[in-house]
Amino acid sequence: MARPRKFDETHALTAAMETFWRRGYEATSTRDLSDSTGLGQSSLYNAFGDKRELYLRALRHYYETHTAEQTALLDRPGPVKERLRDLMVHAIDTDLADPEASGCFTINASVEKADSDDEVREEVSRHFSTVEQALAETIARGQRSGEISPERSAGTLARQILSTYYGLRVLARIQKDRNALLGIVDSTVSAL
Amino acid sequence: MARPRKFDETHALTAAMETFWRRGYEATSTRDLSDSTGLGQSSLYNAFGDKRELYLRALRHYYETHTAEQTALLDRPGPVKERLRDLMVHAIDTDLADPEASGCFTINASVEKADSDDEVREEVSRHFSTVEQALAETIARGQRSGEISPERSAGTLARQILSTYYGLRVLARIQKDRNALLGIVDSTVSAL
DNA sequence: CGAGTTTCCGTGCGCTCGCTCCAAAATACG
DNA sequence: CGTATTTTGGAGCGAGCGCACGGAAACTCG
Repeated sequence: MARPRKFDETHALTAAMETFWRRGYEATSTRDLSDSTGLGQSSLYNAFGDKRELYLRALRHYYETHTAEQTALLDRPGPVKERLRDLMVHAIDTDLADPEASGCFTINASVEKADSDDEVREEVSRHFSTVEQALAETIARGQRSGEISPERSAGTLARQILSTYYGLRVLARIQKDRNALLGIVDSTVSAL
Repeated sequence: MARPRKFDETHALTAAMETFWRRGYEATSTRDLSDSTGLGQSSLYNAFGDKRELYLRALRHYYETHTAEQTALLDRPGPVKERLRDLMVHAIDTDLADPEASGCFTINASVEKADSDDEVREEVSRHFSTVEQALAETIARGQRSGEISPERSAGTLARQILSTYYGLRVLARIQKDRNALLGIVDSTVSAL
C-alpha cells in the first residue's frame, strides 16, 4: 500500500543510542544522528519524532539491551558473591575496554537530563529500580543460602551495592588502573 | 591608567559556576552566562576568555570552595567513622535540599566533558584524588586508633568509600527517600 | 497499469549559537 | 586638562541548530 522502509528500525535506533550515549544529548546534533543512522533527517523525524523523543527511545533501547544484560549476570547459577562480583567486574572491563569511554548511558542521562526532563527522570528511575531489585533478589538468595549474613536487610545491602556500582562507573571514567577498581569490588563484596 | 572594573571577579565566577553546575556545559549559552553574572558578553570574554576557559575556571573555583568544604569535614576531631558518615550525610542533605538538584559539579563534569576535553579530565582527576587522599588519611587515622581494622589497606578502603560516595550522589538525583540513602551510609560505615 | 500511500532526499526556514567589533565611558598619569 | 589605556554595552557576524516542506521514488492493491 505504500513505499517500504529501506532501513531497519532497530539498527537505526542502536546507532542513535550509541551517538547519544557517547556524546550526550546537547552535544549531539540532528545531523550527527542522520550521519550515524544513515537516515535522512526527514526519515528520522518520520520514524521517531523529534530529537527528544528519539533520545527517550534510545534510553529505553539501552534498558532493553544493556541494563537487561547487566542484571542477567546476577541470575546465573553459582555463589551469590561471585555473581555480584561479576556484575561489577564486567562493568569495569567494559568501561576500560571502550576507547571512547562512554560509561553507563543511564548515569549519563541522569546527570545531563533527569533534572530538566520528567520523562527522562522516570526512565532513569526505572533503570535504577530494576538493577536495585535484581540486586535485592540476589542478595536475598545469598541470605537464604547462608552465604550472606541476614543481619542487614537485603534491600539495604542492595542499595549499598548499587551505590558502589554506580560510583565505580563514575570513577572508571578517570581511574584507568584496573587493579585499583578491582580492589574496590573485592573489598565491597568481602564485607558483605 | 585605565577604566576600572565595575564587577567583582569572584562574584562573577561564582555565578558562572552555578550556571554551569546546574545546566551543564552544552546547555549553557554565553547569553545565560551573561545574564547570571550580570556582565556583558564582551566583559566576560575580556575577563575570562572563551566559554571553555570560563568553564575550566568555574570547575577550579568549585574545587576551591565545595570540594575543599567536603574534605574539611573529614579533618574535624572525633571518631573517624563519624567523620566519614558526616561527609556522606552532608552530601545527601545538600543534594536533597537543592530544588534544582544539581548534584556534584565534579561528577557532572566528568560525565559530560572529561572524555572530550583533556584539561577537564585532569581537573576532575585532581578533585577525585584530593577526596581519595583525604579519605585515606582519615581511615589511616582510624586504623591507628584501632577504630578501623587494619586488615585492608587504607588506600583500598578509601577508594571503596569514594566509590560509594559518588554512587550516592548519582542515586540522590533520583532517589529522594532520605532514609534509603542514610541506610546506604550506615551500612557502608558499619562494615568498615 | 493507474490510484493511493508512505518513504526518501535535498533545500532551506527561522532562530540561536559562540564570538567579535566598535564607539562611548571611566579611570590614571604626565 | 589632555592623553593613554582599559572596560563597557550593544549591535551584529557567520555558522550551525532543530525542524519542516515538497516533489520524486517505491511500493501495494484494485
